[in-house]
Amino acid sequence: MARSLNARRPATLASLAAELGVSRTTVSNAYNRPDQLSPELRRRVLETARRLGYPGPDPVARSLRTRKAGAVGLLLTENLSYAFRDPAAIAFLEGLALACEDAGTGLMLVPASPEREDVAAVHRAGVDGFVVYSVPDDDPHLAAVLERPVPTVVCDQPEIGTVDRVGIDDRGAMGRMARHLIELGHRRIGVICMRLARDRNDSFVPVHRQHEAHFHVQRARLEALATEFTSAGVDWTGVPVVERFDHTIASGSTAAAQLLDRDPEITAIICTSDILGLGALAEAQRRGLRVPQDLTVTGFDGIPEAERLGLTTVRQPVLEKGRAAGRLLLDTVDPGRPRTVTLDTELIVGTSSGAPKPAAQQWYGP
Amino acid sequence: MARSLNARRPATLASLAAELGVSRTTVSNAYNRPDQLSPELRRRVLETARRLGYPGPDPVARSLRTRKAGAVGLLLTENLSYAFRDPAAIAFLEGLALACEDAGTGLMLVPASPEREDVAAVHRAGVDGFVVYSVPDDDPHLAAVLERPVPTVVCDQPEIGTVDRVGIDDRGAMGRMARHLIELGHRRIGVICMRLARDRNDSFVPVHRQHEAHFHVQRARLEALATEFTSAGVDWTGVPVVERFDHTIASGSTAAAQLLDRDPEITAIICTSDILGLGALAEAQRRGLRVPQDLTVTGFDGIPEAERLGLTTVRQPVLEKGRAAGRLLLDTVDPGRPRTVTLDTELIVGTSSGAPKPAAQQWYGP
DNA sequence: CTGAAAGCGCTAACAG
DNA sequence: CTGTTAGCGCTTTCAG
Repeated sequence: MARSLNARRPATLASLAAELGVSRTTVSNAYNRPDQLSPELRRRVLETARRLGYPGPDPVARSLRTRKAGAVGLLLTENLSYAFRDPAAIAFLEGLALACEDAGTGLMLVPASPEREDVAAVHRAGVDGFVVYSVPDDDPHLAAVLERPVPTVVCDQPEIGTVDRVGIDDRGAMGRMARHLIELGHRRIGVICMRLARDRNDSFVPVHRQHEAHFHVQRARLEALATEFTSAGVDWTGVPVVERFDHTIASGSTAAAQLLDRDPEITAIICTSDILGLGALAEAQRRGLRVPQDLTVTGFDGIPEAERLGLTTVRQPVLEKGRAAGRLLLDTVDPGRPRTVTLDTELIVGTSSGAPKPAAQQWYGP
Repeated sequence: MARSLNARRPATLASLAAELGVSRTTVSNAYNRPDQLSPELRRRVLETARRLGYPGPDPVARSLRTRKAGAVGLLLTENLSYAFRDPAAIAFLEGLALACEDAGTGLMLVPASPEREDVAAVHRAGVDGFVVYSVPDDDPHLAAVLERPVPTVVCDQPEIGTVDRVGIDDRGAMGRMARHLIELGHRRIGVICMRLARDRNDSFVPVHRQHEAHFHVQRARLEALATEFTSAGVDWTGVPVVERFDHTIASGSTAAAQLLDRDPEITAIICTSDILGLGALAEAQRRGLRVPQDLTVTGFDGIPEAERLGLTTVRQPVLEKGRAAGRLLLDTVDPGRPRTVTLDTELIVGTSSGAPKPAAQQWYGP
């Protein structure tokens, strides 16, 4: 029967127009420009739509026509399970989501795990722009994003001359941390850092790997430490640096263990993130080391739990980073020269850092 | 100049084909069906593409043609700022994101705050289906989703006969909690629940509002409490129930204060979420009430922080809910009758619940 | 292995 | 206020 044939294919704007005996424009206007037709006609259109089960203009067809997808893509290269367990990453996501919400724009998480080389998802994403959060400079997904003819903003890493960026002064911030520890008297230290490249190396990091790190943020932080401690007379090549691929508290613990096993004499463990710092703290406790009397531990990020535990750290405005990234992307008017937003950080001296036992400083002395 | 005109409009599949002197099909095949043309020709196509700056097939045009967007939409009605601060919501998101990642599908957060009545974002979303997480039964965004001709799965609430659903047995779970407290001897209790409707009512909840609650989950939990305590001889109409619109720890604290001010004699505060429970715990501490000696506090969800603090609660597999919702949506083959996944919960008796002071139970007596 | 034809469903000028 | 005209950029039978 005709009826069943009719009901078969869902109604389209054209079929609705035909049914009503008006043009497609009119139907389109009924949805998109209510002021362009009489209220009465509009009512009739909408009612007929309901009767025919027409769900309104197809979003994809509309996007094709208007060249606007109404969404931005987010590329996170961290494994999702780690990303959603890291308060800093979540706060970033929140900030970005807020910026999108303000603009009435969707936020699409693009499936791109570090393992999967499959870049197709980036090509398939119907978005008006991308935010890239902290990926290695040789990430294939990033390369795919950059090929797409849409605006992009990178948060933290890598630094790319041609696209907008938001980040912090990692070198400066870690430099201040280093000076804080140097002033306290620490000279024999160990470092725990996050993944430095796409290959897994859960072990000590030779100096050349530090310099060749594909994660600019980690590289900058390590270099800041190297610079400051070298100035303080420490031989950086002798400083043990341990790397962890997975960004978890457990990783921080095992890394701390590796460090303390190698050199039980270290007086401070500097971590490039709070998550790792939390792990180091746990390992110290497990070994019965008092913090900070026996061991100083520091982090980076300023996540609530770290601050609650008194971890000395660098607080960075993570939520603001997300929001700034979103704004930058959504404000893109003229593709002038790339903009950079650098947000401020703050050294938070908690209770996890203090003078090392043997080397009492003047102001701690008797 | 012709060249600049050429460079003006970005290359398309058609222009590439013209340049190469082959048909559009061939170019399309070079991207989508490599086995359909000679490797040599394919190489030539791809190289010319690079030279012309052709970024590959436009995803939106492709979606229109293939009728696949390669993404699912997520509708959260909680304000994003609250959603991203609630560990349970985050875990749900993680589970869903994992399911999407497994399927190589994008996950689009659709901007839909409870305040904004603007349903357009739902209409604009180019997605193959929707996951709806815990929204009121009269949510306009939900209505908009249901009008769209795509599969939908609802998590937790509301219960809709026509779409897939994943949830838990809220009534049963809260019933067990109630019996636990009744066995301990609690008869004079107070309750703190989440938002019951779209309007803000940060105050006591009359019984009729409990029954008319637009959030099925809250309604079920309250009804389970009412049933069990009534069976235990408690007059439910006399039990103070306080509602909070915002789902925050601070809300839990002020709600607990409201309860304790009204009736300082209550021996237990039952919260319908851990976040609220954490707030109640904080308020108890602020007042110098010992938990559980002076006051029993319970939660619901089983978020890590609650378990760490020993909050008696119902643990539900939140991440699994997200994953199940994603799977359900992505597995949709035949639109048979709606499926329901009900996940198990577990009563976790922590250190925040104990017998009330005056009414020593036999096994706690001398 | 390659090409021609036929739209997917919609919106945006621009006339009337 | 309404209709006509022209595609947006792509995939997909179906012949050759």
